[in-house]
Amino acid sequence: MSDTRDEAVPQYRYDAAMAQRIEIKWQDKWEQAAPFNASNPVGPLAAPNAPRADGPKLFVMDMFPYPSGAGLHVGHPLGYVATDCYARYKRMAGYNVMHPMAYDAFGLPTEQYAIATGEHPAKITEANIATYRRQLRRLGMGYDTNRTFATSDPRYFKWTQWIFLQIYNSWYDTEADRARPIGELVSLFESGARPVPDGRDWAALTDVERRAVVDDHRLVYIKEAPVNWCPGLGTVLSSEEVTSDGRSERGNFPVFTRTMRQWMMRITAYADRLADDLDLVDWPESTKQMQRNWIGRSTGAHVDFATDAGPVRVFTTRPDTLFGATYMVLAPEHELVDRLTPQSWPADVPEVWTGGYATPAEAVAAYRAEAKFKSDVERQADAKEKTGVFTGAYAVNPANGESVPVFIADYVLVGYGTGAIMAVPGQDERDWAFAEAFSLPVIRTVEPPEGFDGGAYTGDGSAINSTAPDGFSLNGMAVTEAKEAMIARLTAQGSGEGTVTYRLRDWLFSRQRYWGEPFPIVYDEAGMPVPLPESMLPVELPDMDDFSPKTFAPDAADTAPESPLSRAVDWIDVELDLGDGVRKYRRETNTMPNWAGSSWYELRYIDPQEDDRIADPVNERYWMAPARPGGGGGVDLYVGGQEHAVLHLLYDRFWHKVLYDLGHVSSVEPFGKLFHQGMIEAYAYTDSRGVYVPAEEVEEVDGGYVWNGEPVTREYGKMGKSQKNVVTPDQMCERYGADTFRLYEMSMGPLDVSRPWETRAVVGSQRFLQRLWRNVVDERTGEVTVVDEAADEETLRLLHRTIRDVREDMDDLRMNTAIAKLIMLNNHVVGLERVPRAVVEPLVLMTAPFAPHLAEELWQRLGHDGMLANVDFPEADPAYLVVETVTYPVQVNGKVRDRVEVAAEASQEDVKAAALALEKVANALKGAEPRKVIVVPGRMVSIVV
RNA sequence: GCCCUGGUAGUCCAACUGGCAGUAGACAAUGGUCUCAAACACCAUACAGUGUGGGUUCGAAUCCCACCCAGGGCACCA
Repeated sequence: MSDTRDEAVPQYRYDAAMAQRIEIKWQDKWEQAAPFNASNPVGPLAAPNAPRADGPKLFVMDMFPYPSGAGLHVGHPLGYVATDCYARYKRMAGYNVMHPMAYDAFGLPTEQYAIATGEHPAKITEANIATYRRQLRRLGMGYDTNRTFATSDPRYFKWTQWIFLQIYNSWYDTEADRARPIGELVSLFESGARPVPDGRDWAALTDVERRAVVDDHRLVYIKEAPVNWCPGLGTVLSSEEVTSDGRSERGNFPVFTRTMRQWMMRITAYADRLADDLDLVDWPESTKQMQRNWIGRSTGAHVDFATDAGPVRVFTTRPDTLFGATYMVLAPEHELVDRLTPQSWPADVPEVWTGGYATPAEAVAAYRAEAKFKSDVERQADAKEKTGVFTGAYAVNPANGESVPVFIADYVLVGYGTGAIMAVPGQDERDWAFAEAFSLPVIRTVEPPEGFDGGAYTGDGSAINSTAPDGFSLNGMAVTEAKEAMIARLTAQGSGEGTVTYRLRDWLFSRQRYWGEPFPIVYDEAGMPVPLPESMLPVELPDMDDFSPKTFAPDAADTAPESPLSRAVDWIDVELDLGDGVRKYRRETNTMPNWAGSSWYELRYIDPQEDDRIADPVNERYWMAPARPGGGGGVDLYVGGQEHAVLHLLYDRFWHKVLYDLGHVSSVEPFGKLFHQGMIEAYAYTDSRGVYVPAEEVEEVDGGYVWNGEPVTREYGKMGKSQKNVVTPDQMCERYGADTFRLYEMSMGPLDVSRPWETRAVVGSQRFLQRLWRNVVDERTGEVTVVDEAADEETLRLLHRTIRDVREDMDDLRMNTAIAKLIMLNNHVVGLERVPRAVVEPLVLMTAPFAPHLAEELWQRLGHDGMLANVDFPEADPAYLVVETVTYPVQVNGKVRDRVEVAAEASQEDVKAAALALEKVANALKGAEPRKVIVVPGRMVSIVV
């Protein structure tokens, strides 16, 4: 059987085996010659004689991978293939393209895998990276060989720690609206130019007190605050790492709110700039929207309500409704609750208010206990039923001097605004529901439209019932106007002011895990943090046998984290000379979150061999310069999944802005243009028991699906081992070759669209490459069949139109349409009796970004030396693009009746005359006089009767 | 509930600022060539009026309004 096959398949056919041979050959050559390395303006990576060194710069980047143990499936490299095609195209088109790849090696995924297998994370990381490198090489990726690293390399994380110190050693000057070195703050305190927050005299403070004041201003600080505690992972998490249903983004474990001392980064200082500067970047609108939502800026007012325990400040977006505030609500955890709560209930308090408790203190304690043990999910499930309890205290509404009761209720969140609200049941649905449950009065201050019979009215309308005893009145004003008037009055009275609040919280930055960057921080004998000097970086992890975090039952809310590093006793206690002699210190045992290493890696690509700074400023300015005037600068194209829309992209922007303020980088934004590739998903099949069966072996019969003769049910979703539907790039390379695989992924559809994987469709891309091969090489003899005679006019026109269109499509990342046009040109060439070199050579060059190995091979067989990486991409000759005649479709009353060919430069009148002269048009008109004739130049003629 | 995206042949997708819906492309289907036969390869053929309803226009897949469906984000955020 194998004999007949060998005879039947021509020896020089471009099949999988041939593709293998060609691909390995060129991958070896590329590795040796490194033709994809970009030239820096200065430093060790400067290569002024490189072919593209003088071209315009282009920085193309992918979201780098976590090297997981499972390796890649066909969905993972979609974005990588796209940027490789784009980078190869742009390099050929004359750009100095930097397209590097690195590995995000620290963090939970690697560590979880290490714990599961018992192997050291460093070892696992190394092995996994080797697997990824091999797989990516096999796909023909043309990465810059000089610019690769793992975030867990000491040579890399030295700079992660350095950046931490930069942030630690700065404070946010709200006047100047930028970060400044902490030393400048100290000078301001010393000179008295800036008062100490609690009014004391700087000179009178002890050293420890001074340090405490300064530490409170740093952009990284330690704070006792409510945090997200995830017992299942054994660590605390940032708010971005917790899903809306109160679980960890990684591992899906429950998360509980507990008050703990943790490191925080003051990202909230940058809330406005992070929101506003989104206008400077070329990003998908949906991603910008997600970031804006996450930052959650809302404008309104702070209003102070006087109480016996001092003023209670609330935040409201509706200061215009203040006259309708009939009660107040504080979050159960609000710090003033204890001081407000009196010894006993006031007279005549209804039973629903007290919850039946004998004293306010008891009622408050009971309610707090109840609220504390409610998970976020329960809290949300109960959202419709308002619960709460009266504190026994009253406050004064500053608008009209009325006394209003103060409640605590869990529908007010301690973390948002001031943790206290003025309740206006007439204009707020939540307040309405609470007022109903507790029989509280309602005063409408906005007139609802006629016929309105609902509860709270939240729309626009004229203010009513809004007159103060002193005659001040909002009555008759529209909402916007009333807001302004009320803010002006509050400001004048000193009982409030206009303000802005944010949903964004400070970034919880410490993790109780092993596999992360150690903090470059030690504690002195006073127990206060001391930053290590740059000369002591990097701080490396101690080698440990047991690196697992202490984890707990996922629902063990009342537990506390314990860092693995706290067990490394020899490592923790150190004697150092930090400038005042050798002293004893204790190391910080928390590590940084896995987002740390990925929050600045774009900068390291610029100058990865620079050991004295993150990058030479000359190189940094070169690569991060804006692609267009007025832009925020940064990477010219960044491709990655939308799942990082908030997390990584927000953190990276934050660090970048701090580095910008401190003068370490020149661009305002890290990523000028962002693109999200779609997801490749796949069908999976389950049998009657609901057990997955191998997707590969399922057959389609009469519209149904069958496996081993049994009917199975089809579902659609992610590729995964457990769904038994994983297809790997390695399998595709074996069955078709890397070029076919790349081409297929790029031709499936637009890059940003998610689509199902269909292995049987891959053959279409292989057929195209086979036809291209046959246009150059004789399948039976292996001889090159291309001729040196001139191409005919029609072929040349098609060629140059294709060149023009392919360039346009590639510039816009529309690989799928570019490939379709290449197929069209190739099919045309198939139809020619002899294949002219002048046509097939540009075709090979245009195919090179997608099928680089095949293109190199054909290029060589066509008699060229050297590699394609820096060969000029074809340019369209305008002479072949001019159109001499135009065929106009002619519509009569919207229906196409005929076509007429007219010279391209014909006047509208001539076109009109030609159209009206057509016989079919005359028939359609049936002698009627056209009412109107519309000629759209170059497009069509429309006749209306 | 609010905010984004997106709905075009059996499937994945084309159609530039409204202008001939497919000589954009691919898969699958059907017929054929090659073969003793099959696979590979090659050639050819069909197949939708653009989620639904309305509107603007000489003309709508494209613009506007309402609704339906799918995917994503946020959600007691004051």
